Amino acid sequence: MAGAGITGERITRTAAELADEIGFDKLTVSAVARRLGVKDPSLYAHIENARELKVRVALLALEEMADRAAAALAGRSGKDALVAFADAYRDYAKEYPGRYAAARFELDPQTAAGSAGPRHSEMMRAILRGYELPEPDQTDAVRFLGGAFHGYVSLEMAGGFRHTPREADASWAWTLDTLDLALRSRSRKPA
Amino acid sequence: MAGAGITGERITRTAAELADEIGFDKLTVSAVARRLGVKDPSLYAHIENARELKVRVALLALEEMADRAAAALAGRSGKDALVAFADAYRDYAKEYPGRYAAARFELDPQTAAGSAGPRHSEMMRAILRGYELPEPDQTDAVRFLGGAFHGYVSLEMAGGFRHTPREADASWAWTLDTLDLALRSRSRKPA
DNA sequence: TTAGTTCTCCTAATTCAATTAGGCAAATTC
DNA sequence: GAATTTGCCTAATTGAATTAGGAGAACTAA
Repeated sequence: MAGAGITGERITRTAAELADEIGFDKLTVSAVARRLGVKDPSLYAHIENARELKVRVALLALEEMADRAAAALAGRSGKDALVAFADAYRDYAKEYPGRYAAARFELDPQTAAGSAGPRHSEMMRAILRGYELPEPDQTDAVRFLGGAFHGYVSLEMAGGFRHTPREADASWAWTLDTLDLALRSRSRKPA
Repeated sequence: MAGAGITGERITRTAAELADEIGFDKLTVSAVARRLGVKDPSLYAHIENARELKVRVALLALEEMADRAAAALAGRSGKDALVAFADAYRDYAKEYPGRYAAARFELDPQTAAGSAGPRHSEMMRAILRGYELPEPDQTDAVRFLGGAFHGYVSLEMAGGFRHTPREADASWAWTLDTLDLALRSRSRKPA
């Protein structure tokens, strides 16, 4: 075994850092190789192709996001849990924009099923359980919430809020309040 | 003027069609040239570079989306307007996935300001006016709604809903009901 | 109508990313 | 220590982006 221990692990980590620096869409096998100080072809001993590089970063991101969500949720319930979960989500996106973008990379169903994605949405379901929604609404609410979080963060990161003076943080808080309000008004139980 | 009338107009239209067929991220100068039956360099007489090609498609998409939204809104108000606007948005994304993706392409502030994007969000503001939200909430609500629409559609198109049997249409309807409910509960005026 | 100008598209060539084939030397195995 | 494996390299191909420069047709002005 000659050379400077290139491993799948190191490749993934380097790719993730690179993605955060230059953007997930600009992530390339060559760039990763350069940063690792090896030639491009050397990486093909560890990865199938450029797509796999991206998939790996995506899986890492999903894992990290689920971990953070789990940590944020510990010991919380109700609106408290909702806000903690949402903040963990948004903070991750801001801290690791490249990985966040990676998390939205289209995985084939197999891979997606084995990723931490389901774990993440399971946590969202748990939060929603606290709102005691009537049966068929559960799934709708998961989609709604998922969309609202992703959509807001995605617009914010794309710079869509820079034109208006209002702080993005304030709007985020308002959004979470409103989501909580909406869910409570859908609840079987009254306030 | 020799040759088969290549114009910026035709290039843009061809690029948009191609994007819908193969995906915006796979849109390339070469592919457009091939489809137009000319050599790659020929396009550079009409476009600056590959990025401009994408920007053009993005601008076209924003224009079309705003037009559709305007048409959908005609003569409507309140929840009716909200739903019509949202449906126009979602339908466009389903009909022209490549262009929809293009509409999310990051434009520089200058270009963004001159695009139909502001017109689109102005319409959203108009809808919200019907809900008579207290002053500072207006902006928050625009961001909230924009995020919710984009997020839902984006997750749906990415196939995120295929795992669960529940119809995406049903969840969409639920989402719109809930958004309306949430906005009304934020209103100055009671129901 | 013709010489000059201007378009519009082309060929040739460069650079960079992705990827394959095949080689060589260090590390490991027995 | 010979055989094998492992880890990275060089060489080479393909495809996309982009630049430089050319040739022909159409337009223009005399």
